[in-house]
Amino acid sequence: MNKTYEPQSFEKRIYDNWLEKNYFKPTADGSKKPFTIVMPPPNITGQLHIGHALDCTIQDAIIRYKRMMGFDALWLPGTDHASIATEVKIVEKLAEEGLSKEGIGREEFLRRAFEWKAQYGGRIVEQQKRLGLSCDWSRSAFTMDERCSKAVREVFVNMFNEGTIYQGDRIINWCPQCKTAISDAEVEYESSASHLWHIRYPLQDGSGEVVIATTRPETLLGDTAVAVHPSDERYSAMIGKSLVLPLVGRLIPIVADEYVEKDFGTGAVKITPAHDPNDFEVGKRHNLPIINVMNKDATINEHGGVYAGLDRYEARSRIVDDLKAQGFLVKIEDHLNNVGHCYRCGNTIEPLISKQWFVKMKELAEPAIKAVKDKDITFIPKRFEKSYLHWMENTQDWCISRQLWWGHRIPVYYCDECGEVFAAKEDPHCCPKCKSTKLHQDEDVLDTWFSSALWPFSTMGWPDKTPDLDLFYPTDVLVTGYDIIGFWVSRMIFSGLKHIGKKPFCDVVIHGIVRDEKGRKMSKSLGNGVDPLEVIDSAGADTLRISLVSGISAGGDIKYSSDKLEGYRNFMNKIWNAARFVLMNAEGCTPVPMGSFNLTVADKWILIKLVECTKRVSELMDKYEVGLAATEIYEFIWNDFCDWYIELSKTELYSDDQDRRNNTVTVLLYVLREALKLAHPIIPFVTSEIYNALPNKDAEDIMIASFPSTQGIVTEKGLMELPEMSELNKMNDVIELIKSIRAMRREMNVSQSKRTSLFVKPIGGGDLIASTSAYIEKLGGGSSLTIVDAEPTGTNATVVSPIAEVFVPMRELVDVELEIERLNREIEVVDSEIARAKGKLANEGFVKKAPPQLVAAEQEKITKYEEQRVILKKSLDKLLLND
RNA sequence: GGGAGCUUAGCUCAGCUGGGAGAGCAUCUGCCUUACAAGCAGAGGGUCAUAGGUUCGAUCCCUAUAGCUCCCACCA
Repeated sequence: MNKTYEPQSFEKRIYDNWLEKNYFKPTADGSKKPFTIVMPPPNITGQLHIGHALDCTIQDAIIRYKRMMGFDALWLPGTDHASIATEVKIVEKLAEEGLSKEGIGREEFLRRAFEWKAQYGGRIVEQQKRLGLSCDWSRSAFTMDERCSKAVREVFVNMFNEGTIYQGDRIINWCPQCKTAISDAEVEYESSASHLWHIRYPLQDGSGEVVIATTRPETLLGDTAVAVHPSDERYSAMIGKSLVLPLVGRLIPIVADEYVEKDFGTGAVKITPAHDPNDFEVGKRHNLPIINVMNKDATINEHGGVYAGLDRYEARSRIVDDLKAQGFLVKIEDHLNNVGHCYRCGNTIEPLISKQWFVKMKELAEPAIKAVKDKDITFIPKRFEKSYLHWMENTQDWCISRQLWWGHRIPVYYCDECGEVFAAKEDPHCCPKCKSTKLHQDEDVLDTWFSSALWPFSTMGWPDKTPDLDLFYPTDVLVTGYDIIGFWVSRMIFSGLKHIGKKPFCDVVIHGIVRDEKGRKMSKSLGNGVDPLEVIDSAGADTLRISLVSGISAGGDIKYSSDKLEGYRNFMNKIWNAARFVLMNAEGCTPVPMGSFNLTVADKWILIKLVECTKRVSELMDKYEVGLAATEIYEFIWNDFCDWYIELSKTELYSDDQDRRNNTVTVLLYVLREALKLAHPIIPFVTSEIYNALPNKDAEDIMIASFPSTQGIVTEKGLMELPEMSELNKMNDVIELIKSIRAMRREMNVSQSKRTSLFVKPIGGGDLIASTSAYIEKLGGGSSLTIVDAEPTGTNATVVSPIAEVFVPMRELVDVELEIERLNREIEVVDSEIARAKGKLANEGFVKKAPPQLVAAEQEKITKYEEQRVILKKSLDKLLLND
């Protein structure tokens, strides 16, 4: 083995081997209990970014764990056509060639889009493979492939026919740049400094005027009323009267509506039903005419009179100028305004009235709310349930049509002869009503989330009855970020319930987003993004995986830093070298069956630690707490196995007794192998590479090996019972003793390389010290170790622990004064402990009400520390006397 | 405006159902000890945001306050 961890030398080879062996495919024969995850499909436009890497690592860790636990694990991958996002990119690319979408036409545009998909769509998959993902690539789906498209049409037509999908005039969010409607969820609001223009609207009868306040004077052109609050005394006499619309001259009524807030502005609101969602509602209530004054590119249309053709902002300034010139402008106030922007291109959204397709949400939402309230679907962590419910309970009808070309074209047809409007699952040849062949299809495509909503079952072949659907649906867990609970999670839930009659998944694991070291979101514009591929190239996929996942608990954001990455790279190196040590020492030895020899105190200790760690890791993995599991594994491997067990094992390995060497190598190999399995779901490559080099492999490959048992030690003959828990404490006591000796040496300024005689006087039975004396000597810096029943003559430095007193002759050390100081400090510590325990016991309430074992424990502490105090004091007195 | 969450060592964060504050990184000191200097050993460092309350006992439970973050709504 190389001296250092060099992931570049093996990751690709290992992954190719997994692929070749078909390990990622479930048997799908019903012989094992299935466990299923469908992957949130990344956009085909995309490169793998750090957020995917996090999302995918969590899923891969879960699926690998479940596979090792004996489930028939299916992780179904795929990609999303990402309607608007992709279309924007293709349009950009056309522009580079001096072409436009309209110029080349729909057919050519789509041809190019698919070509683009063929060229770049696979890129992200290759990147995912470098991360080590164990998806079943043979089942890979694409939202616009035949399978998924069939599901989309099935759903659309069914919902159309039952009236759940309808067409209507609504105020929608129009992006004048992308030239499409976008859903409410796709609008991002941003606060920006603006003005509040106060404008005078004279009464027709000349009896006065109403001053309104608006942030958008240009929409005045489309005003069809002014609204005031019904109980607003300032205006009550004017309700029903007509106003003359400035600049335009149109007569518009004053209406009373609760929507108006008396305290804002002047208490009077201009109503523009075609350009504001609230005004639209007011307009409906009062039967107001709707005058659209804007074109799709946000210029003023022919209803805008002299302003026709102007861009909306030019129109604004012209109108303000004209109002001012004609004396209608009362004043301009500064005002902080929330303006909606397109999430895709950032352009200011224009609320426009337009004919769009909608999904009625109320009936769909109800069962979806119930499923979560009834705990049929669980969110992890739980708090995101509230987020979901809030979304679902307040959801408006979903605008699903987009004025784009890249996507599922709406399967609605219009008969040019009889005007029939119908939806069809197969492209129709003639009108079902009049049989005319003069048909045209709706120009729009569906919101990209429409197909995403069907993902858990469209990928499995629905609406056909397929074996996959029977076996793997509902899926077990969905893993995704909190940012798309509303966009995606909620829609999958109601879609699954509606179309299949079954929930799409049982658990939803929500993770946070990856931020930079300053806590900012990673974004292209900030240029603070981290390219996962670069990290893989330099530090390895395992390092990236574990540093993303480590130490995060469910739902929390993660701060990514190069320090963290380096720390985990070091951990990989640590594992690598531990394995190197074990394998090197195994060479001259013959492993024997576990259970066929007597275990040392250290052996028992590490084996108990292993099983305890396995229990915690299993529990955490069962709760999908991959991050906390990673921490447990890290601590076990580094602190317990490397820092202690390997060091302890050296006393055995360097002995002359071949049996002892064989036994120790057996335990080393066993613990190493099981630790690799524990870690494998998170760091698959390095664990696999080492596993393949082990002489005690128990499976063809680690990824199909069984996860370590929480029951005990698995031997060739079956389960070996664990040693008593008290064995764990024995070694822990010895470790504490060794640490005390080291600390004393350090405080006494004993050089690391100087070894001294150790005289150990056991407290209580001497068996433990006798059986561990070699450890104490080696790790406690001893040149020799003598077990004594009394302190040796002469002056000594003294270490006291619950299991022994240790004496080091002062002549072998340097400084008596230092030892006196040290002993005084020790006594202080012991005294404060005694005082603390006594204080507790002096508290009547504590003695009366606290659990008895706690009270007893305090009493024992006093006894223990008082014993120690006696010994320390004696040592101190002796030194002082000799002085 | 409505909702959720956060505030613990210099930094990044753990801390399960109340019973003596933890890790990693960073810092300091000493070590090239035959797996690993990408390492080993030791050490320092915290009024657990603030103020009350419940309790024998509060980082943990309750109330209020402050600061920060996110989501939803979109007030013309």
